[in-house]
Parts: sequence; C-alpha cells; structure tokens
Amino acid sequence: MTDRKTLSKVESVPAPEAGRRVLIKGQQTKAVIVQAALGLASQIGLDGLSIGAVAEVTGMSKSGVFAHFGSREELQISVIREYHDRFEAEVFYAAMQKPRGVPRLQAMFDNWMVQTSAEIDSGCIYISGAVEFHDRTGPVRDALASSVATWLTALRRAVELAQAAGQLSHEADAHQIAFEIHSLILALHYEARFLRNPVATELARRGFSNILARYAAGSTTPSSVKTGAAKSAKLVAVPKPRRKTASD
Amino acid sequence: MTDRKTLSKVESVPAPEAGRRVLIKGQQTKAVIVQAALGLASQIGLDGLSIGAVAEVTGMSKSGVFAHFGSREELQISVIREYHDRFEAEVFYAAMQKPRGVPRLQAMFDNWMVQTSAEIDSGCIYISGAVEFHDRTGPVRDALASSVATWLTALRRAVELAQAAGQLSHEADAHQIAFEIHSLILALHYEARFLRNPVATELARRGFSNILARYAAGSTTPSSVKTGAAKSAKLVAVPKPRRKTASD
DNA sequence: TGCAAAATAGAACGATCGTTCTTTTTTAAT
DNA sequence: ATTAAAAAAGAACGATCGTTCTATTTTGCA
Repeated sequence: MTDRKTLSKVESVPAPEAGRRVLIKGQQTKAVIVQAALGLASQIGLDGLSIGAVAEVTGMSKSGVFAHFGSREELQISVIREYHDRFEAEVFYAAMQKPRGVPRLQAMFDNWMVQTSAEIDSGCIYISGAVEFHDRTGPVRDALASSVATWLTALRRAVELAQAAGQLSHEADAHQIAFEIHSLILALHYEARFLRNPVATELARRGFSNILARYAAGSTTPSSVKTGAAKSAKLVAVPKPRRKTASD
Repeated sequence: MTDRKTLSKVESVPAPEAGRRVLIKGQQTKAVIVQAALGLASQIGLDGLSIGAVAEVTGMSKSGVFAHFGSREELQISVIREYHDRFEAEVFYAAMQKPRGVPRLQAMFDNWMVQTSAEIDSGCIYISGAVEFHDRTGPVRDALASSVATWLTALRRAVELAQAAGQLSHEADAHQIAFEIHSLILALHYEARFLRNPVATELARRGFSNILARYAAGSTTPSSVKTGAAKSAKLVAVPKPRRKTASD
C-alpha cells in the first residue's frame, strides 16, 4: 500500500457512507499535522523528523500527534505521499496541459525548476531522502523510491513523445536525455543550496537549453531548434524501437 | 583551521622536535579511529556518525575514542580531512600527471567515476554531507564546503586549461562545463545508489562524452584559441580569498 | 627498572527520542 | 441533554546520544 504511482487522490477520506459514527475532526487535524511535518521534513530531512518537533509546531502533545499515525514510519510515509501529490500537481499535471513534444518537456523542466528553486530555501525530500535511505530497506524507502521513479518515468515518457513527434532526434536513448535533465536539477540543488552558488539556476537553465539544442531533430549542430514536426532524417545510428506511448 | 584547500599533508604529526616527551602511540590509534570513522560516516553519514559506533568498531571505549578529539565535531572534521586527502590523491593528483587539456580533464573525470562507482556501495560524504549540513553553520559545514569547493575549482581550472590549449571551445563558460560535469556525477550517485539503476554508470560516461563532443573546439563555433594563460573571468561562487594554488 | 605523563577504560549525567499506558477532554449521533 | 466513541493530553519507560569525571593501564624516557 506504499504505492502512489499516478494520480489517485482517492482514499484520503474513508468515505462516510458505511460507518455509523463519522468524526471528521481527526482527518482535519491529521491533514494539518502532515502539512506541518512536510515543512519540517523538508528542512531537516525525513530522518530528522521527530514527533516531538511536529507536536511543538502544531501546538499538540507528542502522544496526540503519535495517535494519528501509530508509528513514526507511518508519519514519514504520509509526508512522502503529501509531497508526491503536491509535486504531481504542480510539476506534472501543470505541464500535461501543454501539447506533447518539446513544449510539454520544456514545461516539465520549467515547473521542476520553479519547484527546485523554491526548495533551495526549504529543502527537498526527494533529494535528502535519497541520501538518508540509501541502503536501508522498509516501507519508507519503498515509498520514496517508488514516488521518485514514477516521476522520472513520466519525464522519460515526455522525452519519448518529443522524439515520436520528430522534435527530438532518436540519436540518443530517451533514458540518456532524461538522465541528463535529472542531473541538472540535482546539481542545481547541490550547488545552490549547499555551496550557495548564486548562478546555479542560470547554469541549470543553460544546461537544459544545451540538451535541447544538442538533440534537436535534424540538426547536427546545436545552433537551432526545429519546432516543426519534420520527420527526422537520422544521420546517426540506432533507430530505437518504438514504444507503446500510453497516449496522454 | 578548518581550511584544507590544496595539498598540505603537513600538520598531521606535531613534529617531535621541541616536545620533550613524544608518545606516538596516540597518533597511531587516532589514525586508526579516523579511518574507521570515515568508513562509518560514508555509510551512515557524518551526522549519523556516533562515537559509540566508532568505539565499537575499533574495539575501544567511548571515552577512549572521545579523548582523541574532545568533541564530536572535531571527529567529524578529522573525517572530512581524511576524505579530502584521499580524494585529492586518487582523483586530483593522479590526473595531474596527464598533460594539460582534454587528456587531463578526461583523467579527472575517469578517476572521479572510479571513486564514485566505488561509493555506490560505500557512500560519499561530499554528497550525504551536503544534504545534512545544508542550512547549518559552524566548522563542520565550513570544512565540508571548503573541501568540495576546492575540488570544483580544480575541475573548472582543468576545463579552462583545455580551452586555453584550444581543445575545448570558448563558446561556453568554464563554469557551465564544470557544472554539467559535476551534475553527471551527482546523478550517477543518485540513480545508482538510491534507485539502483544498473545502467547509471554508462549514462554518466556517455553524458561526459556528449559534453566533450558538444564543446569540442572547432566543431560548432571554430573559435580558435588563445593559447596564452587565459585569464579566467570569474563570476562566481564561494567568495574565498585566493590561495597559493600550485599553478599546475 | 622507576615514574611521570599519556592513553584508555568505566561509570554516570542530562537530554532527546519513539513508544506505551492511563486519564481527561472533545466530538457528534441519539 | 445524554452518552459512548474518538481525540488529545500527560506521565513514564527504555534506549541512545555527547560529554564529564574519576580510576586504571600503558607508554617511553630517565
């Protein structure tokens, strides 16, 4: 039940139909707790997230907070779900409104940059969590890895759609392009947040432009990007087998 | 005293000349402790490094370990210095034997890849430490940031030398190229260590090849070269006072 | 071989943590 | 308004942490 995968806002409220007594107060405060916990976890990490700190922030008692989750792990997982939902809404869904191809890919990156730029101050649990749960096992790690993998898969699919639309060349594997995009975000976070490099944001943006230019369909030189849906005359090797691109 | 900067193996042993009684036993066990502590910190992070764990690994008592450092922070700083020295020897100095330009830059990246590949199992305190000490202050963070910044500066200088030698174009700023190289290493670590992506190493290598190809002098903009000692236009990062940087 | 200094061990401290148990307060349907 | 369930508080537990203090052992020069 750790899986989040795609959109599934369901399950949040246990549906008051069957149960005789339905107290919604618990769900409300639970939501408040999760929001506060996400704020804390972003700053000090999922691993450093303590129930006592959450209690202090929300003005509750430790046991009061604890009762809503039954364990710290469950609280951590709730935080991951909350972050997943927010990220999905603000980065993924927002970009899905753009037409397939480079425009959508560009929107994904732009939204991701906005998100990451905000996280230069607040922190990012996808990045801190990766470090904290490197070689651990258990439901928290699974929830985190699953959530990240879902997003990276969506990113790669956007690259594939851009290739299918003839806007990016098939010269490189979609995995390669997605990897390079991901790497820019990681470097932005590292250099801006830790090293306090004020130009990191610009470096990341330029890096993305370089990637688009390099893989622009039909251009061997990164001089221009062809936005037309021209069929790419592949000058270079390896025509990739097409994949069933789950349409939208 | 937190600074490490360039090579300076001095200071490790307090020089037995003046002191009347010199017991070297302490230095020996201290070195053993630091090595063990580095091994532990690589796995669980600098922040998770506990004196009790180090004591258990080395077969000593907590207070016995503690006495060598006086505080946990000092132990952490010793670990950072140890890592810095190893990294410098195996990645930086080893590459400095190659001729300036692309060969040296390639060697730096190759050595870095070897180091990072090994750290997919063991962990890397430059990466975990960055997450743990994001928005903290104090000597530990300073030591860590200083050490990382020193290496990234060396990397950027290698890029500049390759540009000066006419092997890389001046189309892009050296900061941009160094940033993109750094980003590949970070993504390799993230995807290989956390997401267990088995092809991450290959993706990173190919990414570096792409960078070299993109910025190969004469490929896109045949901006011919100034072989003179190119003055680096500094726009950057970490305003540190310059130090005697062994020219080469 | 003595002997002081250095190195190490051992026990205990206050603090914080997640968790459990018990008690009190609040909620919402009757 | 009554009342039982749900929500929240409060106190206490065992464990772990960094650190301090006091003994004990080991070291290396005289």
